[in-house]
Amino acid sequence: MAGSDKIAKLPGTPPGRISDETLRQFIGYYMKRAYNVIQSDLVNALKPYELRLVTYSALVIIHDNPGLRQSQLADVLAIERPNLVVIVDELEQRDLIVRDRSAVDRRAYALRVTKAGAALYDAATKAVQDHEDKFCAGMSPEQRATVLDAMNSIWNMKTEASS
Amino acid sequence: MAGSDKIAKLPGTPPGRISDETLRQFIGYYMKRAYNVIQSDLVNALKPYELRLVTYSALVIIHDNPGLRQSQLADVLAIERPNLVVIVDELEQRDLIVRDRSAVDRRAYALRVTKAGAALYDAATKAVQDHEDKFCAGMSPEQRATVLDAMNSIWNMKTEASS
DNA sequence: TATTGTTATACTCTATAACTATA
DNA sequence: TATAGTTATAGAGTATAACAATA
Repeated sequence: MAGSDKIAKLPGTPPGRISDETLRQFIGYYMKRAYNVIQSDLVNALKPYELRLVTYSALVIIHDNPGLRQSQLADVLAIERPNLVVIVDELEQRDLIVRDRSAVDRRAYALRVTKAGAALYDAATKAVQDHEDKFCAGMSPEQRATVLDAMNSIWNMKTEASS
Repeated sequence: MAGSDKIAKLPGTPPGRISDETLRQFIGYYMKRAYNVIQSDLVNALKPYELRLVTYSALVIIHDNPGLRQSQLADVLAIERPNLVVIVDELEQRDLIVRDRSAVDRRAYALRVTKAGAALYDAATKAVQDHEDKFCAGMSPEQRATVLDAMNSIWNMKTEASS
């Protein structure tokens, strides 16, 4: 399963094929490679809509949580508040979202998608669904569930792992 | 399984909990979250050895492939040649590797680990193994194999996915 | 005094062009 | 002419400090 690469280690000369047998012991290595493939395909899937991963994620979260604040959006996206400003700027300038002043706290904005934003959300999410289906096509429902469980259990270790 | 978060959508006020139900449709979302957890824990595991992910990976590849060229190392690590230079510089300055001139091509270097590099490879790889065991502890061998298969099949779609 | 959004800034990572020395 | 390693540099992505308005 791992370390099956044939390499010719002629002393003093570079091998023809580079072995990664040590790294292949680690599931994290396989996850990184797989995630890179998914991510670059996702970037391509979103390109027609002129959305990056962050801008799509932001649009989705605003769509699903109308009226949320920028600080809440930054928390969910796990990015710093200063860096979110330009992302929200971009979506606002494209008239995909609006920054309403919050009725209850005049410091904060209440973020909402516009009609155009909702339409782009629908179209882009369909494209992302197609992208997903492509990668899940070879997986049985049981396999998919097992992978999902594993990913979730790893995610749930996040607090204790930082000890 | 997904979208089970309770949120209170009071019109005009921010919800208490932010929903990510749309994103939870996608296995890529779970993979990203899980990989982030693994990566940040791995960074911590390597910190005592003053190794970053790239410097550790470089050390490992050089260890497993003595005599390889920098361009080969850059290919395996999937980083550009100019960016590899500083990484190799760092390992060389710490006397973990040496840059021998290739006997067959005097333009190229033949990279090898020193004794100190081999020792650090052993120690760091043990730490990475412990880090891995922590995340795989909850998985049965069957689950682990399923996850590995899934990651590999996704990885194998990398060429066709870029069409 | 604390928080929301903002600006400015710095630091890392990554990507490209151009140079040198070899081939 | 092409390639290996290098330099310089530019562009993303990410992180912190400090400010004005508001709580």
